[in-house]
Amino acid sequence: MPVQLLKIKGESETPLPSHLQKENLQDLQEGCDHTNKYIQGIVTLSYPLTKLGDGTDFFKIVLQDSDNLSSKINSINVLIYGKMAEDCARITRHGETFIVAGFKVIKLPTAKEDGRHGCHLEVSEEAGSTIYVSGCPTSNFFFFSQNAYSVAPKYVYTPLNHLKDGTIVNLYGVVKFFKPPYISKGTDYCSVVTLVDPSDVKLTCSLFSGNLDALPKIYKVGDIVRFHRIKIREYNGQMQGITSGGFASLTFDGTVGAPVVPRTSSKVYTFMDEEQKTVEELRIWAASNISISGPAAKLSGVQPMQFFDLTCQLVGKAKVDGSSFLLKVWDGTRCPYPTWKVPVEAKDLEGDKVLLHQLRDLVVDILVYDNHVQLAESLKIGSFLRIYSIHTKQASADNEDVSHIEFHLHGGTCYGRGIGALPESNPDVKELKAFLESVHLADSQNVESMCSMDMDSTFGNVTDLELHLQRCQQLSVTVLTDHQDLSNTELKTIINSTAPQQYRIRAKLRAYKPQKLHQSVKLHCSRCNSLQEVPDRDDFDFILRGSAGTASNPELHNTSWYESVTWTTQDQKQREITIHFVKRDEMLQNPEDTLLMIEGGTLKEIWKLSRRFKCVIPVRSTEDDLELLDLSAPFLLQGNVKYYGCKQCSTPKPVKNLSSLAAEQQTSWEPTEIAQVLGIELLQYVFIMKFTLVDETGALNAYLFDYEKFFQIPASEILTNNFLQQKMQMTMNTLCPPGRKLGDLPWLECFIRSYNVRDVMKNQVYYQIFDTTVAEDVV
DNA sequence: TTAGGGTTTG
Repeated sequence: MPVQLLKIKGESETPLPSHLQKENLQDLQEGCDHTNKYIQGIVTLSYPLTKLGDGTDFFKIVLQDSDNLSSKINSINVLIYGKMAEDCARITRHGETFIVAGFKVIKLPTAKEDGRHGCHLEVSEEAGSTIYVSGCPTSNFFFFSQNAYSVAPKYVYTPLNHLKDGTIVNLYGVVKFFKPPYISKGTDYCSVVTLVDPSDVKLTCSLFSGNLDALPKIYKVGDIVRFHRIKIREYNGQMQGITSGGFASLTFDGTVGAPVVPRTSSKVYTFMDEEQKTVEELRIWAASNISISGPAAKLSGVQPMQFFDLTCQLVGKAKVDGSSFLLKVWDGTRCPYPTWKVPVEAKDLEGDKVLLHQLRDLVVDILVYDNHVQLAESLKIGSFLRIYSIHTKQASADNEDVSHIEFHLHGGTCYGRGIGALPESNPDVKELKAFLESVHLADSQNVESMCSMDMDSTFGNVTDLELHLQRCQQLSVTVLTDHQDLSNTELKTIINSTAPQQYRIRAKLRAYKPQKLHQSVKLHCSRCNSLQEVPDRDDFDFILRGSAGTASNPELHNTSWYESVTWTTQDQKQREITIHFVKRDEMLQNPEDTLLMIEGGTLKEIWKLSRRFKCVIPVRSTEDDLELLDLSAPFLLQGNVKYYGCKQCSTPKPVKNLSSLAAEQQTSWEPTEIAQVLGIELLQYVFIMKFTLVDETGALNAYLFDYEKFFQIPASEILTNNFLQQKMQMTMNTLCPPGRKLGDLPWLECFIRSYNVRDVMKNQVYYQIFDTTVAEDVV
């Protein structure tokens, strides 16, 4: 039961607060102050509990003033909304006495002729109303209210593993993921919040409100929320929460030991010792069960190719174009790399120009896109922000010798991308403010030196970076994996020699291409030695859409080596999807060991399946067998990796050839084996880069052709693994630190081989790096 | 209604 009513025993004394005075119906008028008044009457009529258009519960009763039965106007309609409606409907009996306080008086458009008042009363928890109910006047009062001075209702909180479709519940949860409120495509702000609790069940809630303030004030993963009256629905086989009428929330800092102060926009809410205890217990549970180490960073600690959350102060903003907007922010620390400045018209720049100039070395430009623009425009200069999932990108302009770092807040909201304004009471803001003030204290002439000094003592990053670079200048950042007995050859000698030959060199990496590291990943066919770009997901999507028109052939369902399941999607498109689960040794396996073939799936569905199952092979039906799709699509997906076949060298064989592998007891579904039985020449992921190497005698370009050995990162995983991308970027920053002079670059020891490439016109010598790897303490 | 976390890269 969501509300447990308390029964107060009393004689003639009532539990009514002493400041409340009875109001006669005759004296009741719209527009008067009724804060300290109550209306008392007997329930003579009640209507069934209903829901309003917006889902709010609604309950209507008629109260008759029993003390003034003879007067002309002796009854009034009471309209009860939300949770209170539900509670009243459950306990109301005709003949009971109701006392209503904290009501709103609304005048009716037309006069009543049935003895009822020309106004009605509106009450709800949100309005701070209280209703006292008793079987007979002045004794045995039940009451429930949201006012602090009366005994509050006892809410029941449902654990996340006990949620049922179609119910409205109260719950507590620890925030596992959230999207800060953003402007939805409809009419409201939206915030998506995923909660967990000690039942280890996850609940994702879609919260909407036209009022930004009414959404939970979540600032961090690990915050604790209390939701009242959240509606539970089933969606895609999982429970989801969605705001219903009367939704209210409290948010608490999730840090163990921090003050338990709720963040809320509700003016009235219940919060007592028991609630405090719940929050403290959840904090302790979360401390060992939730990873709250979010990707936060100071500007002094940013790395290229990173996504991170930044707590900062807004010092300037400017319109850029229709789809992007510039925010100029600082956090008092200095980014160790050159940062970009987004060109904007002076007239479009809002903010204190003098301050912006003073802080020019500390302020960074963040370009926000698309859906974030509107919110960004509304931000006030001087406000404190947390910007979630900022992307640091390394780039170089045509007129720059060294690369710089760009900060982007890309469009969309995945990964919780967004902007949240933090109140000054936020502990992180307090800390930031104190730090910014200490920076401000410096003479504006000396801002730069002051900040460098602060950073050296306050933040380890810059000092660590310097030490790291010093180490790199002495030792080689790469090591040889073979031929250690060979002695070094100067680049000039190599350039003047004929190919083919092999050399050991000691050189510096002056430049490399591509700068966008993900562009270095290609697919290589070892049979025809061709290289090709990795198809993008649009190519795959296009092929899937093309094959969706081919209906699954029922005659190919349920064979001796696979079991088939077909269903139709519930959406408007009514797509048919067929999955063939391959059996092994005639038995179905656990999902993590299972190879499945899918017909009619979308990109997203296939991607999800590949997370859950060992292997996914997209297929389509022909008259007598299943066949692979076009080889521009991956023929096999395993975990994060998409495997492609060489169009030139593959001769696809019937899919039923897979049954031979399925019959083996020890099948581990190796991509090479699958490719082989399907007649596919497997393409391998490889890094291809051009290194410009220099020493005191000359410079040459050498190619790096690396599956895994040089970076110690498999090329097959880099495109789908952000962590590895960061790792690779950091490695490149060590080998070739951005913004440094040649003399300050570290040494690389490498093996290179020279080889001839002849075409009709001429012979050219190329160089390739081999038997070299990045030093262990660099990666 | 909106979004429905989960392939982030202008």
